[in-house]
Amino acid sequence: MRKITLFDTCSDTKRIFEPLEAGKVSMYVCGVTVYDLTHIGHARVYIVFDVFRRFMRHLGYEVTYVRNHTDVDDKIIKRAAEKGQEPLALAEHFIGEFDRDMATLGVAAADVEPKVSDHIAPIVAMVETLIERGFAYESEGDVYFRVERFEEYGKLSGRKLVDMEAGRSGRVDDDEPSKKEHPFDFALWKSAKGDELSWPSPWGAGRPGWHIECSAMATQYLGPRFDIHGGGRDLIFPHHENEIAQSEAATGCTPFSNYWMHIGMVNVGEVSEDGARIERKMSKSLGNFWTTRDVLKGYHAEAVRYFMFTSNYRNPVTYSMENLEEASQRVEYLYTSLARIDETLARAGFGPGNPPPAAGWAEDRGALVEGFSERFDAALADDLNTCRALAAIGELARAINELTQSKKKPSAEAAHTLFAMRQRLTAAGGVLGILEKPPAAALLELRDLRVDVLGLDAALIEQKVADREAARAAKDWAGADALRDELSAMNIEIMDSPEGTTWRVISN
RNA sequence: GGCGGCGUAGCCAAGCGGUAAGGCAUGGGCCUGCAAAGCCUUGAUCACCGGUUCGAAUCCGGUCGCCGCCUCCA
Repeated sequence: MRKITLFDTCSDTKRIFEPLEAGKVSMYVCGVTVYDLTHIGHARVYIVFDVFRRFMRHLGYEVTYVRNHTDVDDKIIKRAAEKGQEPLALAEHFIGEFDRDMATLGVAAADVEPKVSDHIAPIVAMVETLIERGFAYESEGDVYFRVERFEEYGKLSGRKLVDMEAGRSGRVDDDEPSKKEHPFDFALWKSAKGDELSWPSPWGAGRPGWHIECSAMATQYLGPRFDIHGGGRDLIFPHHENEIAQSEAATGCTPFSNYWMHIGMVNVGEVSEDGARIERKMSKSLGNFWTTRDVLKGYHAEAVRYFMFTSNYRNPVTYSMENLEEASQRVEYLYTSLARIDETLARAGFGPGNPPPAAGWAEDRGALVEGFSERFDAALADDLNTCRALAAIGELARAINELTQSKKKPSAEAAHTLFAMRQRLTAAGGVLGILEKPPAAALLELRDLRVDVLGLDAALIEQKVADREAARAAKDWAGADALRDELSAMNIEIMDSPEGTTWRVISN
């Protein structure tokens, strides 16, 4: 089985991935707090891990993927109160919305998707263990983790408690008298105020703190130690740091997770007050977010996925219409390449389900075709280098388009080569979760989406295209060109070919 | 204030010590009734300064700029 390397946040190095159990991968990825729709920053994280899972399965690993839903949380309670709803009902609603968005994006469900509200007992048990072991203490109905007791606290984020204390002066409110022994102690259990959502516990009615849920659920489904833990970069501290502390303190097993993968933020370009162009992280609190749903109204899901692959998953990316548009055009290009194979093969009576007989490689393309899969796999095996994988795909597509320049019946070698290229390209696409649809259908989806966005009248366009074809048949070039100008004004571009005229929507 | 990251052609972006992937845009060409699509072709010494090395975009030190985390965050 191919070895891969992963950049591990905890050791701050790229390491060869060695699973705890040969051939198997156990991974836990933090889900979202379900109090609102997901935005494109969330989408990035789940798309990346979706590709990671697809790739590992492609290599032959057996993957167990756990991704939670945080359905008990202050923000959910607050939002529910504003809306006059039950918190868990509100959460359930947004879990449904999350699932819908992910399904549209082609992100498959995780193998286990635990919810906090279903795991109160194991959470309480873990908190009790932490108290027994001296790593936690009760204080007025709350329970806190004693960070100073955990010697390795800070090992993930590379911070030291003393540094953090030094740096926090003036930046954190110290107004209220603390119930905590140390300012960085964090809540494992929070006592309920009034009649808000709560569960009984040895410390009175309350609910879990933010971090303990992941420790309890990851441990329950994957054991005290597992291979990979992931999430957005912004979870490194304090969330994942605290998870490590709680989990390792409670189970006594180290390390909690062997590898930590963190996905870079999605930024949004903005203009600051003094007119400078800046970039900032997309987030709910800054109010500068694009919901996944809104983005998908304007761009095809595969374009969104492609966009996520154009930069290293660890680096920040800038969300912009230009970037999405470019990604969209690349997806269209790739599907067009596949469609051209189908058209060319069809001329010789072959097709996806009717392969041409084996023959030699056309025009010295053997090395490219045979080397493609290796290049593609090697790229992804190198810490999921999707950029390099995309470069390989682009070069294969260009070769496809060279071979399909001719509108004649393909030679036996060309047919065989194109068929092989098609197989390689769609196989690679399957790993990335793109190019899996019949090309003609996908191209129509891409086109219809744009027709929709621009509010165009497809029937009218078809009519004008037909009129133009008639004019061309009559060699009325002036009339044909006039119609093309009319279409062009509507952002419609037409392509004449031996098979007839097709059209596409361009954006500007 | 503390910790971390980034700065590569007009733009996006790989690169992890051996002489700069890929994409978009631009100019030229092929194809086309003319176009479009597609194909061919066209361009960088890697923020700046200094150092290590036979050799650095890649390592070390410093400067400048940008970003993230330190509070809820994917």
